[in-house]
Amino acid sequence: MELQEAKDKFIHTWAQLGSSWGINKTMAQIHALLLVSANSLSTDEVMEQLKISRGNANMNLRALIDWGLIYKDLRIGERMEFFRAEKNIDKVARNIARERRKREIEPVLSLLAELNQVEIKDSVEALEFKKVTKDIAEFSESVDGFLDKFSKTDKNWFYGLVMKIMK
Amino acid sequence: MELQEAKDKFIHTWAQLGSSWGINKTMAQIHALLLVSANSLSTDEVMEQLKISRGNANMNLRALIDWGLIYKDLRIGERMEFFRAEKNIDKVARNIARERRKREIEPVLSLLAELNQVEIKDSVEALEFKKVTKDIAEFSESVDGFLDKFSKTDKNWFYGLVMKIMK
DNA sequence: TTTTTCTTTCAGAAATTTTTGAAAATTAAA
DNA sequence: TTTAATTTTCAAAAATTTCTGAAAGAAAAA
Repeated sequence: MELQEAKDKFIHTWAQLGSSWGINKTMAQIHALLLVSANSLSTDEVMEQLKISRGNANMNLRALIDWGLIYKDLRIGERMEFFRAEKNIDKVARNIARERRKREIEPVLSLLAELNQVEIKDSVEALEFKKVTKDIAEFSESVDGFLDKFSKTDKNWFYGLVMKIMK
Repeated sequence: MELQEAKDKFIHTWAQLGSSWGINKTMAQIHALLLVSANSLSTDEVMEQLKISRGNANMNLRALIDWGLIYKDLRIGERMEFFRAEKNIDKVARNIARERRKREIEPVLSLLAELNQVEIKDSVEALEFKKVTKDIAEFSESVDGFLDKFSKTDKNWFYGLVMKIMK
């Protein structure tokens, strides 16, 4: 297989994975492209390789920077910006965990906290409601703690944990 | 706050959470509605409470059954079908983990396995490609093992783990 | 049987998300 | 300055996803 073919397959699969994770296709494609590039790429190179417009490339490159998945790589003497991916996969995973925790779990936790404070007059339905929301709150807090720890700690902790669990 | 208002807030938030998880809004809304209902509901009740069409309700109820998040609840003497949610939150989480592992991680692992078998003639780019795909494969296998264990084991294991990590 | 009740399907409509491309803004060089 | 190179923005277009509703299909009752 040619290197280009292998890269294309990788980009394609990564994009599919991204889609099922609320990350849009182009964003995942750019990420994949930069992950498997030995050197940093300019906006124009990204546009050309993925056949996408300038606006699209720019928007998703910025989003990737926000997520901490790529960096601007300024070359001295060059005016144009170049981008390189974070290649440390553990760090990539931690950054994604951090962003998703912030965007997804925190809003749920704050709603559940609010709902738990509320006075609702008792009834079978009200009791059921309270029980379910309490269970979800407890569970979410566990996950939140786990992700918090995961997103802040370094590589060895997760691997050690996984090994311990899987043996 | 009225119970109905609290329920509506919960349904709304759950739907938002679902959206960022590749689960569509209606599916998440129906799930939330059934989670906070003390008794099982018919398709017509779901349609009425969420103001959605029959087709939509039917489709998403079936999807929820596929995910193992709700069950058909046949009432003797009743012709119509009723649906109730799995209320054990740990089980809900395990079922979601199982489905997502199957749908998302497995395809990535099999692609990575395929790419690793491939002969690519050496070059800086080829070495970079091999390194990144190898790292991702290793990481994905860890996550896969973790989710596999998580989705098969019972409540106490995860809580014990979380407690150990967070202390 | 035939009729009635309920469930499923699916083509088209509606809603949402993503992408384009050209214009505006920014930044650096001349 | 002025000019040229590069990045950002955003309204409109395109693509994708979701939803509707009516018709067809199934299953039970009459």
